[in-house]
Amino acid sequence: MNAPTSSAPDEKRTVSRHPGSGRGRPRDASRDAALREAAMEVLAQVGYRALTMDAVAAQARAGKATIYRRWESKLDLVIDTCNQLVQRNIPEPDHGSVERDLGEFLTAFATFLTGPVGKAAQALVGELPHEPELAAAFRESFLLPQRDVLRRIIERGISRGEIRPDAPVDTVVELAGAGLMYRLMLVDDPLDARFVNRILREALLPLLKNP
Amino acid sequence: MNAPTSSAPDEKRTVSRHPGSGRGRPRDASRDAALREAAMEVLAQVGYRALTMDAVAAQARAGKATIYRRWESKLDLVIDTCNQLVQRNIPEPDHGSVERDLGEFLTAFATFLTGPVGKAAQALVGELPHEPELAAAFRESFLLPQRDVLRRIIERGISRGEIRPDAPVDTVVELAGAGLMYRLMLVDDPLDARFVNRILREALLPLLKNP
Amino acid sequence: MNAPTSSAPDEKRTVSRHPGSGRGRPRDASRDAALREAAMEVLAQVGYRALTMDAVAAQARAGKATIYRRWESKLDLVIDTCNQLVQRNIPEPDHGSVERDLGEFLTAFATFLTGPVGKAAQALVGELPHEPELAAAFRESFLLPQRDVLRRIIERGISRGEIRPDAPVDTVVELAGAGLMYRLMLVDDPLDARFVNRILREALLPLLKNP
Amino acid sequence: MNAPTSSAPDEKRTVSRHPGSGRGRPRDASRDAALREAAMEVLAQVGYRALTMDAVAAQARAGKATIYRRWESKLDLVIDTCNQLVQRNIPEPDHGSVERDLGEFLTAFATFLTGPVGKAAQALVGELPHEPELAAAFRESFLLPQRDVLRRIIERGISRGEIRPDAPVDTVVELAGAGLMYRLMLVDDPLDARFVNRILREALLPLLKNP
DNA sequence: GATTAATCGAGACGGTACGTCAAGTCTTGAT
DNA sequence: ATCAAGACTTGACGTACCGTCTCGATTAATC
Repeated sequence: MNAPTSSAPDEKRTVSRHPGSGRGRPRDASRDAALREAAMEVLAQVGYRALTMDAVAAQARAGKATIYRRWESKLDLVIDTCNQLVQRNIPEPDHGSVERDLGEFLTAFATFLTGPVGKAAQALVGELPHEPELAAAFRESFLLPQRDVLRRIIERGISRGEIRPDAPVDTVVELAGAGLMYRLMLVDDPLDARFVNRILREALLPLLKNP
Repeated sequence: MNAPTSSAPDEKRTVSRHPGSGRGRPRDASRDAALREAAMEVLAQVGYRALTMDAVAAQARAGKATIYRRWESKLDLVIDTCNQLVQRNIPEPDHGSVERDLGEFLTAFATFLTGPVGKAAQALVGELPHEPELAAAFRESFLLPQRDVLRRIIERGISRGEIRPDAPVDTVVELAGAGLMYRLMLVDDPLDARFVNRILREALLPLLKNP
Repeated sequence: MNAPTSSAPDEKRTVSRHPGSGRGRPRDASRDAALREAAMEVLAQVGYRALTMDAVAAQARAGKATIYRRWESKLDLVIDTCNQLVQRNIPEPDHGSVERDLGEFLTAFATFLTGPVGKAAQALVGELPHEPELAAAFRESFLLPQRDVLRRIIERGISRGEIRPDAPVDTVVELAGAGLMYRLMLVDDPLDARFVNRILREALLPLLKNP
Repeated sequence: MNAPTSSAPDEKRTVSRHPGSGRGRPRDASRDAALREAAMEVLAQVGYRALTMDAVAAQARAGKATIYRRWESKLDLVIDTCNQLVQRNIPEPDHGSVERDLGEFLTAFATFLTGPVGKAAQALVGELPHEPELAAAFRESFLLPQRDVLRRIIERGISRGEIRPDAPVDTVVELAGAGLMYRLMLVDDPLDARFVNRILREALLPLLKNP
């Protein structure tokens, strides 16, 4: 994902410089990382609801203005922090076998979700209906990339003749994602390789291969 | 749900009386309903984040103390309100056909989720990791009943010989629930009968019936 | 003073019975004293501002309704409690000597003021401008009786020829009362016999006797 | 009054800065005046009892935190507000005549007491026994300055030979103050020039001049 | 002796203010 | 123009108290 993914206006994005001209003291780029790290720290410790800007600022030994100069709100900070982490954490295996590709990808993604990003994602779910821009960013940087990888893996299998052409690709892709998120957020059973292998063997592959 | 499912200590539960004895003015049971109704109203209007105790109290023309006498927190109020609504809102069809039973149940449940209870459920997801009692109540009164209905429908199909005995029941049940929740909370595609019919036709039934 | 001195309507006065007829359980007269005593206790301990009806009720092991059945408000309770105490606590000496009468009376009254009634009186001062009925009761039962005793002592002196007829009676009476209250409420020097004797010797008697 | 006279700890005093260092945004000194003015406004309108912090904050268009940052309590706010007003509102006439000086001073002070400061002072009387620091501040900034002016006026009269050297100065000073406060707070007769002139003519001057 | 009605302690009720805390903005001196 | 620090307004929090009302139980006078 590399399009604008956050709810913040462009002039607040981290990479861009302050407006006007190049005069004045430039932004200390190292503060960005420190602040994101502090936000992640606090988010993982107390959750989204209890995360306060003062706590993040204190954790990073920064002033609140330094945060608000970069992000418009608590939500924006959290979104951007998560996006940054999702970036390039999604591998796309291509070994010429749908079974192997799916297994490898889903296992890697499940492991990734077990970490702080998964916690953060869960923290944001409740906000989605009331924060359209957050919802857009969440879907664009969190759901779509994973969905697209799955779809491409399957489509490569079809073009190789490994998968029958009329397989219910959309449904399989959706249920794969749904199964992971359900485990991650709602059920307290573990989201581990065993689980991934089970749904792969008992659901995804049969749906793709059986007539 | 039939065990104590909420995060509130017993002496705060609506039904139970205050500890000492039967002395003093008893709680006005009609306020319980009024407060839950008000909470649901406000929850549907502004969402969980923006729901304030003041707003609920005002909506119900009650004092805040009257709320806090019954529920320990905003969370506790919302949980209990939802539990009350989930009760007996889950039908269990039994027409002698797995296809018809599943379709009927999933459609009814999807419709139910589209209402305020679904919104409330989504609002609570982010709290689950930090509120163990909420998580327990959520699973016991929200996830388990639905899961159990699905399982019983399928098992009746097996005992009738309609479904092969070695069908992956757990996986199907889990993916059915996961699919619904995924649509409800994460994706912005509608959770409607079309969707239910699609996953039924393209995933659930094939997994149950095909060898 | 024995006229209605409080702000409460007659049917709430302690002595009167409940309306209608004589049927039903009569008021327990012993609760009156218990409640007044409890009020005095709490008033002396925490002052008027911090006195709560719940505290008085708890102190007397009574219900709040039992208080409100007798007095209309916190203010009314406190007023009546004080009035009850002031009643007949003001002696009026008459030994045929203004000096001796004044000394005896002022010393006795100063001692009386040093007790709980004085504390209560001080607690009420701040309310006087905003509570006309309290102010009336306060003056009628607290200030006037004392003032009248002083005036009668002096007038007996005049009629005996002990005091010159054109003595500034009003001014002396007022300054005597003012001196006592000033010491009691505003200054932290003690309101004792030494003080009484000093103002008597250095101010009151000279003003009455010197030409 | 020039020493620390209020019940507030030093770090809350308006003038002093926050402890750590000179960093951070300094207190907006203009808010002090606005808040004191608002407090005086509300105090004059509804009295001390009914004065609420919310009302003061609303009147000054300030947040409650801004008040509590400066004063620890309602009491503390009112005390400080009054102290500020008492400052330099006590003139000290010196015309070479005790009669003229006393008359001028007492009339001016009586007029001053008739205003909001007098109301506030009365409001505080009931708190004095339970708030030692308030009592100290009250006496130091309210009673002592006035007492000292009176004493100096009389002592100048003695040194001029206008007043006999063995006049009961303490008693006269105390009764002058007592008379004013008694009228102000307890009696409902007016504290006006007529009254001042009467006690001057009938009590204070005779006590000072007559042998 | 049974009935009746107002009492009693207890405590829930609708309100209002409390004093605290957080969000997001603004202002300082210094870099 | 940036930085850390922290004061600022706004608004919700959860608690305490007021004065009223409601409960079951008690208690005397009336029937």
